[in-house]
Amino acid sequence: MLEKSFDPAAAEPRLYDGWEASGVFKPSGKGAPFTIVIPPPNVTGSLHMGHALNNTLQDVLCRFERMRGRSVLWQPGTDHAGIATQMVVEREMAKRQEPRRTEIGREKFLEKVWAWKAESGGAIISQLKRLGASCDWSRERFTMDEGLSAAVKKVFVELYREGLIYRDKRLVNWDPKLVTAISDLEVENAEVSGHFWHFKYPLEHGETYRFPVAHDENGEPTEWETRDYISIATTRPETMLGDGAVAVHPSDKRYAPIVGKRCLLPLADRYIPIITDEYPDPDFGSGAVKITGAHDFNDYKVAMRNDIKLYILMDERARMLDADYIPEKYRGLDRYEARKQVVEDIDARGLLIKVEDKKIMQPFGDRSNVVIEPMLTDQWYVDAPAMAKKAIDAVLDGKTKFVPEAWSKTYFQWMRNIEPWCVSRQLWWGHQIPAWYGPDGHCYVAETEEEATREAIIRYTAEGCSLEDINAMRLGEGEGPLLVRDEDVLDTWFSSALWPFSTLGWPNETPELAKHYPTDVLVTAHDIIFFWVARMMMMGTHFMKEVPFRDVYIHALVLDEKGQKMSKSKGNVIDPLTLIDKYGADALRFTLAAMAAQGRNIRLSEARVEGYRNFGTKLWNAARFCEMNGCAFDPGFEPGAAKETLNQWIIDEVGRAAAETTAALEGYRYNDAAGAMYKFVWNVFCDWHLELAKPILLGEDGPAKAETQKATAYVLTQALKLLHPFMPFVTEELWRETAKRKTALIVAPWPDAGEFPANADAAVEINWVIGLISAVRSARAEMNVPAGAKIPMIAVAAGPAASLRLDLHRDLIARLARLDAIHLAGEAPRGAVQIIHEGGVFALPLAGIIDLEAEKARLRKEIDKCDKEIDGIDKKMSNASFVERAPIEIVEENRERRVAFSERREKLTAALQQISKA
RNA sequence: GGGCGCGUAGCUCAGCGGUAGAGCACUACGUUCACACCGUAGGGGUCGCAGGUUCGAACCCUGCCGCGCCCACCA
Repeated sequence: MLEKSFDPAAAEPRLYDGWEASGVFKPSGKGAPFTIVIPPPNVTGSLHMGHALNNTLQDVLCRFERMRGRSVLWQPGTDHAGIATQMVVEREMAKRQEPRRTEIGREKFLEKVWAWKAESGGAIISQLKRLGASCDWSRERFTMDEGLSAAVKKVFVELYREGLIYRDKRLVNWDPKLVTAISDLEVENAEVSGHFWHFKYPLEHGETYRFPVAHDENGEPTEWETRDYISIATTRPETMLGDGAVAVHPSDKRYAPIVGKRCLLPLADRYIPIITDEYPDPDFGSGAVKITGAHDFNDYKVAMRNDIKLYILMDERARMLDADYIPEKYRGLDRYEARKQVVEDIDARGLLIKVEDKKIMQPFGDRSNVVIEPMLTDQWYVDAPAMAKKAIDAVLDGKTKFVPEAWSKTYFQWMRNIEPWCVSRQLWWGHQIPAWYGPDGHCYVAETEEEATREAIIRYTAEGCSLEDINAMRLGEGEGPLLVRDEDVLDTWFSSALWPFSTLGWPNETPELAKHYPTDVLVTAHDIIFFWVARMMMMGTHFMKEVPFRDVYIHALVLDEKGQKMSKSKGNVIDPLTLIDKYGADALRFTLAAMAAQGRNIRLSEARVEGYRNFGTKLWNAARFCEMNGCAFDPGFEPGAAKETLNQWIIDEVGRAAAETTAALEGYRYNDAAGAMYKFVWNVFCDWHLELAKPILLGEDGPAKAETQKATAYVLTQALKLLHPFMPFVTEELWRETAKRKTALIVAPWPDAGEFPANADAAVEINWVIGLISAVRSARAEMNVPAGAKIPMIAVAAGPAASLRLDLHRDLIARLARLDAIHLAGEAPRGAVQIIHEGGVFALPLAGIIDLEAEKARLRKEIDKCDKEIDGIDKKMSNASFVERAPIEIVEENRERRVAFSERREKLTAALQQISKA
């Protein structure tokens, strides 16, 4: 006996453990492989709504394909998340007042991180299990485990040898808080209120020029003033100490007299040239730009073009350097302290023209939230522009498809404008770059230190060094290593980029790699297209010579109630586990699947989760009803052999639902699939089939009852299968409880389209019955007939088809419309409510009970409705070009509707006349 | 400055060329033997605005208004 309701808290863990223990999460069978690699969550992570959505969608696909007989591998794992994890561990150390990481050193610190990972890392894995994720956990990987680290090294070395990775000194985004370089993608630009300071840079030798200060309508100068300075404007005054020039546009006549001359850089007391370059916009500010090549990306380019000297101003924490070109009083100051001081000093010298308030775009580190400083440093770069070519072509050629397709635009836009990817990070937690430096600074890139050393020895030997000479160069009195390893680690996304093949065993030629690469689909959110999708495409097409996935399904972002992006740093994450506790995993999953079609945002409403929890309960109760009424699943039941119209109809209906669900899932239309099943189970199976079946099931034993029991059980079984990808727990439990089965539902075969014989005649007949019942109910309610009252119905001048149907389904019509008798008659009795339904007029003799005026009003309202429809159709049909140009089916359809409505109208009018006589 | 997207029932959103939909909320009725996490019936929308294309537009095109997101070096 089924319990009164489903208890998710008790059943879910039990069912999940059962699945996992039985090995059904592992790929098996002879079917074609179906593969998804999970977007690896951070080890520091805990399940948020985004994960819940992302993994629900993947699990739906995996369960669907597994039931369809594919050999499914959902490859799970976690990401080491360099910066995030290092920050977490450092924060914990600080909380415990332990020595800082720089004090204990790299090795000890890394031990601590690994210990942290072993203890608290990967909590998200058990959370994914609570969601029901059917990953093959026996294959779980971590981006820093042995195999994946080997892949990283190999990739780095090969790309280096191909010239696609190189070391370069250039301006990079520097995070002064985390003390590391970061990539362009990790910089978030935000508008803040700032200031625009206007300074005078005096000309050398007290030189003067005439500067126009007023113009006529033709833009010709009309007034001049004599200036002995050039006016520049800046939002970052502290950087003036590193100016190497002042630039003006070559066409800017105002400054033509002083181009090529020099001006004094105040405070620094250096003279810098006034040059021309295309970069300055004459209409902006004063038209003259100070050029700080070492601390501004634009200025850097100008400096490179014009051979302007670069002055590095700050150290790795953005404090002013102890350099001879920086006046002593500024040295050691933080950049903001220096700014204040510079402004003060300029003002004191009478060189401050004005200060404007101004909104400025400032770059922030996405992790540290601190203003990024452009810094001139040595870093490692991936030649992304070169590697992007194949990745772009793969999408152009349709080898990888974005779903929805529109996202490929975003992909192309980014890929076609891609910049070199800075992959080195000045962190400790991560893959240390496999590069070593010799005593002379020469760089050797190899997978091992031995190999690098060998290369070095060969090189020094070739240069004429003897073994003794070489040994003498070794550290530690000639006993230690010859080379020193690069301290930096790689960007976390570097290892993530290899995920689709590194997890399958690459660089080894494993059977899994052969079978499961390329993967079928990547399921992810759009905010990760650049970070991850694009880079996997580059690495995959390069190393595997094949795309990493056929499809990329991009789903919406889950936002918080206010429409804000959820993030740990904002502290606005909603815990899906709370919802699972409250409503069960099935309810949450169904909600997310049903909302998957939404645009770019999903704002989760708890009411919706509650509604779908109710849906699960509805299903449960339907199964209980079946159980109570002897609807036992019979494996020998032949749906095609059903004789009862009701059974033929419901089999036809479940067939439609199956076809719709299957087609929707094949097209990643999760909401349509979920919606189709919701409607079928609730509005067709429960609302009508079970109700219509009651008279039979509660009636006398006989062939009709026996068949209905089996057919009902059969349809319920199909529904359980079709719902399983969305609601795995409750369906599996019902599957198990309602019959003895050889296999679990999770591996039961997906309903095949050919399984359900369509039956148009049965559909017409039952839909007629449903229509009649609905019409009677509606009339009763409108006439305020008490819900409990049973009344007779008289079929007036029913045609042969209607008479037959009435006769066949007398019991169930009577039951559902709450009638105590159904008679046939030539005409309606006086004062009766008359229902116009296809095939006849059905009268409810309520004389004396009903309000005649109300009935007249009801009929008039119906007539009005018909008139409106008829008018609309007539308007169309009288339009010659409609009849001429619209497709025949449409015209025909309108003709038919016109006939149906006018017939209905006639009967309604007759009914109105009849009642008016009374 | 470029690019993308969104404005449909009170709320959250589907639909995207031929009869306006769902969930929740709302109203009335209902202790009918699966289910009140329920049933029955019902109310509620000039589909942001204005043009255009079309026999026909919520749906396609153009412009405008209002939101949102992404990318970008205006010092």
